Amino acid sequence: MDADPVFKALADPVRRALLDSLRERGGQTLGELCLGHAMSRQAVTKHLNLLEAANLVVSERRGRERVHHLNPVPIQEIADRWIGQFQRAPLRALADLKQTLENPDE
Amino acid sequence: MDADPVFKALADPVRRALLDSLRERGGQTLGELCLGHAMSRQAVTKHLNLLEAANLVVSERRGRERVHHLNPVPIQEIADRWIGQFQRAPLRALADLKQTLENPDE
DNA sequence: TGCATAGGCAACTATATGGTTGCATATAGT
DNA sequence: ACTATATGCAACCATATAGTTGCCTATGCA
Repeated sequence: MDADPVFKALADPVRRALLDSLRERGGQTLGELCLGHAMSRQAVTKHLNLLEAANLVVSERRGRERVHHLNPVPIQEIADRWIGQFQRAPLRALADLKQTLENPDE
Repeated sequence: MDADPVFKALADPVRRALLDSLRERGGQTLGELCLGHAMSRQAVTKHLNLLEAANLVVSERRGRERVHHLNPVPIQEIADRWIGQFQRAPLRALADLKQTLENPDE
């Protein structure tokens, strides 16, 4: 997996809101996802394209509509492989910092 | 906490590499952090400034050097408050998707 | 004092990003 | 067939981002 497109996709609040919306209710069409966002349909399309490129969203054409679903797998992978390392690190890192602040001469 | 600067800071591979480096070894100076990155010291400084703005890195002046430490708290908060929701969602989301694919007429 | 080293600041450039508008295409329904 | 709806595509624009270079400041050390 290339994590970079996932991180990039998560960097925008509009895209995170779209993921939130799809997490709450899967199968929404483009038009439905546009509601509640003060921007053009085409802008939302671009965001969805980035989310699909990151494999965070899958979509399928259903008649004249396009139906979208969340794919939580990349977020899980990021949490497991990348963020997990930092969750295990805090005690070590904070201990380093504490020692540094208490012993400025080392 | 405003999560947006944290997501933005995590969006760049150089900054993630800097966090990795600080996770492995805390207390590195700017010069040390520049090694292994094919870019100018000033570019690295800018990345570190963004990481500090997101509160992912703390630094302190030590003589003529600046010493940097990882602060894992914001990453933990993101993992707990935001990614956790998606980790709990997959079964639901995948079930939605499965139903949709199997019953295209609904 | 003098010099080398570590870092800070500011201006500038190129590209990426997020948004718009206009128009085209495809499907649903009467 | 005809019209309205849902989406796709492409050009365009403004700003943000990531990098550079040049120069200045501060500290360590002989």
